[in-house]
Amino acid sequence: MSAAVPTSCTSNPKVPRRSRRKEARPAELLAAATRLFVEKGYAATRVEEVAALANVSKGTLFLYYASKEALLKAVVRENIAGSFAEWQAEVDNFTGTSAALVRYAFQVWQARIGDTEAGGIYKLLSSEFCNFPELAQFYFDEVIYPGNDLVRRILARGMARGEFRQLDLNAAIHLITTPMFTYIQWRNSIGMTFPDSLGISPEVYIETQVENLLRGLAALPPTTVSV
Amino acid sequence: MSAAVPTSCTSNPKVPRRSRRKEARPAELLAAATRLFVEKGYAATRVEEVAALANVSKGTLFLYYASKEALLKAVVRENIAGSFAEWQAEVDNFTGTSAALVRYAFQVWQARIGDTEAGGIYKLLSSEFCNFPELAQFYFDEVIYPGNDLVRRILARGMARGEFRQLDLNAAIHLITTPMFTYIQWRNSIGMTFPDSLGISPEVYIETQVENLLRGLAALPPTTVSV
Amino acid sequence: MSAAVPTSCTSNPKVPRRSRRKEARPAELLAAATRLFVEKGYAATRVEEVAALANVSKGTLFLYYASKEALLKAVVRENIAGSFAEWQAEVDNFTGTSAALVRYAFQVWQARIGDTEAGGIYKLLSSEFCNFPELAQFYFDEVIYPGNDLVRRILARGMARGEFRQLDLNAAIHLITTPMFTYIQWRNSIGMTFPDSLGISPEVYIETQVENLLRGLAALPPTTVSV
Amino acid sequence: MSAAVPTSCTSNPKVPRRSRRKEARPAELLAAATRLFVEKGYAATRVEEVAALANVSKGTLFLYYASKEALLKAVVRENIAGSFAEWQAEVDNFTGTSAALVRYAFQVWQARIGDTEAGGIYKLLSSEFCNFPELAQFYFDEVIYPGNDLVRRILARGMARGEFRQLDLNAAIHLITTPMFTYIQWRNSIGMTFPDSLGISPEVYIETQVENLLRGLAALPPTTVSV
DNA sequence: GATGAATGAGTCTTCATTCAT
DNA sequence: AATGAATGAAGACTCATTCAT
Repeated sequence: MSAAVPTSCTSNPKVPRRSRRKEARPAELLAAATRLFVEKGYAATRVEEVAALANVSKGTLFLYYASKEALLKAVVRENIAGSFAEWQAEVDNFTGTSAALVRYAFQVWQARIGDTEAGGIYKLLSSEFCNFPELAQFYFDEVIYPGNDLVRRILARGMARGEFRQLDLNAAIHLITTPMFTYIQWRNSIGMTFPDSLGISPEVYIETQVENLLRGLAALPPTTVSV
Repeated sequence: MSAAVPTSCTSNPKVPRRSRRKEARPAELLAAATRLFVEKGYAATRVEEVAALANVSKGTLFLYYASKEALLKAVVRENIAGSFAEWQAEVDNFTGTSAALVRYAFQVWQARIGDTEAGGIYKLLSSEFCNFPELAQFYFDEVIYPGNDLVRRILARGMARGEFRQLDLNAAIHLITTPMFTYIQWRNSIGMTFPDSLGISPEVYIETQVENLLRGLAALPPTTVSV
Repeated sequence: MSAAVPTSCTSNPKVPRRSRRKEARPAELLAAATRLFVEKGYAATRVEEVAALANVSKGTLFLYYASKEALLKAVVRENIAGSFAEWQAEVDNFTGTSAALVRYAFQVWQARIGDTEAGGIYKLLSSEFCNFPELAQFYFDEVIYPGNDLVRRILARGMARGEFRQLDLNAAIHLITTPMFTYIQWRNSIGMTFPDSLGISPEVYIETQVENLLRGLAALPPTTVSV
Repeated sequence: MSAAVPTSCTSNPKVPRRSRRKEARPAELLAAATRLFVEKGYAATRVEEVAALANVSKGTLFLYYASKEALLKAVVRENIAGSFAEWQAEVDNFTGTSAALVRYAFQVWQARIGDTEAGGIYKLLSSEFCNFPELAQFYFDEVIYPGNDLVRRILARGMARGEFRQLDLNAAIHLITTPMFTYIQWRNSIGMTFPDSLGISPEVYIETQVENLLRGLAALPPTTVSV
């Protein structure tokens, strides 16, 4: 699921032709569509390209998805991975420090979202929010707001335990999500064209962000920092 | 600074038609194109829409820009606001604390980039890096890399003066730029459709980010924070 | 040989629509294009007209030819009928008088070129040499120069056998080709609009030209004609 | 009036800007239009090019000619040089041999038509007969048919004087006109792009054609040529 | 079900023509 | 009269979608 990041824009299909069970068709089409929509954008992707990448004919695509827009919606729906409930349980049951919880959250997020097609969806949608407002609404309801709740819970835990300084939660959630969004954005756009443009490895990027984040979040020691 | 920007996606032209102002045309067209390209994306924007928003006919647009792609390039070139040289002088001549310099840098950035069309360009290009690699290269050379140099200079100053902890500059620049990128992204996509989706005001968002950033950057006091 | 050619300029399609014959398409399109390009000229012919005459939609045309210009090139390439090699053999093996050979050459030329689409191509190109110089070069290399060589061979034979008077071959080839070019030109332009404008039948035209040509070419009898 | 034949297709205007009396405008526009229409064809010539070559603005052209088609008609009308009446007198008063008369006719024709814009008109129209049938009719009535009458008169004289063999005049006129048409055609199309494609000089071409023509026309000497 | 040839509405672009200056 | 900016109808070309096989 964590597809290797292609360095080129034009995707090269190398799957052997005509060797699939038909049940796999929709999934293959979805994978192809996700990749191309994220890479090139919705409007710039031709359905024929999607079909070709999925090793089926153009007509077959329309057998499974009524229209290009329906395909986009399926792509988004497919990748929301409604796992927020279980993640919430993980947060509630976590026994380590809140700093460790934040680090763990970034790890899980990177594995399940950041380095995943699911991350690409965010990048894709952020270009299309204006063109597909209902889809935007759906995405917010299913992904962004539940995600924010999770983050809020983590921060509240840290503040309740005296590990994090007192913060307005509505503002503080963005401290966690901001590096995530920028990472996704970089990974699915600039990073594809200029893999070295970050100057450092993705791991170091995340580590640096989390480190500074936690330093900033830390409850103040007796001797304060002059800001 | 340019044509007034309505908040909706579909723009309503109300300026009187048929006013001959050859000099004004390119700027008007550029403003219209910038707005629509940023809002809807390059491919989803029809040249006729751009012309209509600029209160001219389709043909007139082609009088000033040879093609839709040429218009895109002009939009990008127009908005790179090559002011990095003077900004660098400001940084070099700054006399306050490095924390104050960072705060000042965010203020200037927000006024000149983050809250202007120039910010939209980044959002636009981040969707199109793959489709226009030469343009991406140009943007990196003219904007991203010079911007990074500026940030590097700020951080180096703070470290040299003992105000910031010792950091790898290549990694640390992203501590500054990450909130900027996310802000731009939000402001030019989700923020247009769901202005309240941030939960807080843009000012509070920036303030919160900068506050935590500076706390994280601060040279450690005698008593260290346990991380 | 191809689609029936009506005599009017605006063509009336009556073949049943929507018959799937992938193999037949290119030939049908080519026939339609040849006819319209010759009749109306390249620029004055709309691709939609070509498609309509071939009983397909506009889009179908582009399925087989990448652009209008590609269609023109295909039209030219299609009709060069590279039969010069076999014609040369015929000339070399001819056993009759050289006058008979000339008469025979005109017959063959009229049947294979003069009265066919191939002739129209010359008329078409003669209007477009300036607009498509590469195509002109191609046509010269493939048609005009090989054709001239053939004519040169015929004349050389007549002179070698003492049947024709001594002539500069470079000049004399035009004695043969001049009536051919004028015939083609007439047949594909004025002759379409004013079929009676010649005043005589095409057969008589050719016959008269050949008759006078041969009289002029004939080796002088003892008693010379005063000129 | 006998403009030098340009070797390139894109005409290079070198007339000093803005230095004309306004009475000359129509003539300059006509000259420019003639040249471009002949070179590139009617449809492929843009009115702006014509205006530029005539050193006036696009708008000015429409001050003198109501439309592009009106310009074409003016070009044709302008160049018919209704001198057939005086030419007819010349023929009737000619005192030399009929062969000399034919030679003289070719000379005059070449100077007044063949090497002149007037010749280009024929080439132009031969591409447009189908698109402008009324113009074709006009041209036939004013040029072709009167020209044919003149030729007929020359041939009749030769036959009446026993210099030319007995011929059907309707067929025989084409013996004279055929080299003329081919010459014009070559000069205004292929000859512009490939000036050397004739292999010989235009003078030699004409001389060769006339020489052979006259040999063919000659009344048979006692000893006949076996054909 | 799968195909891919065919379609035609939609988009970019051109250019003859208009008209305010 | 002359200009050239502006127009918009028309033409080349694309591509989502259909449908006969």
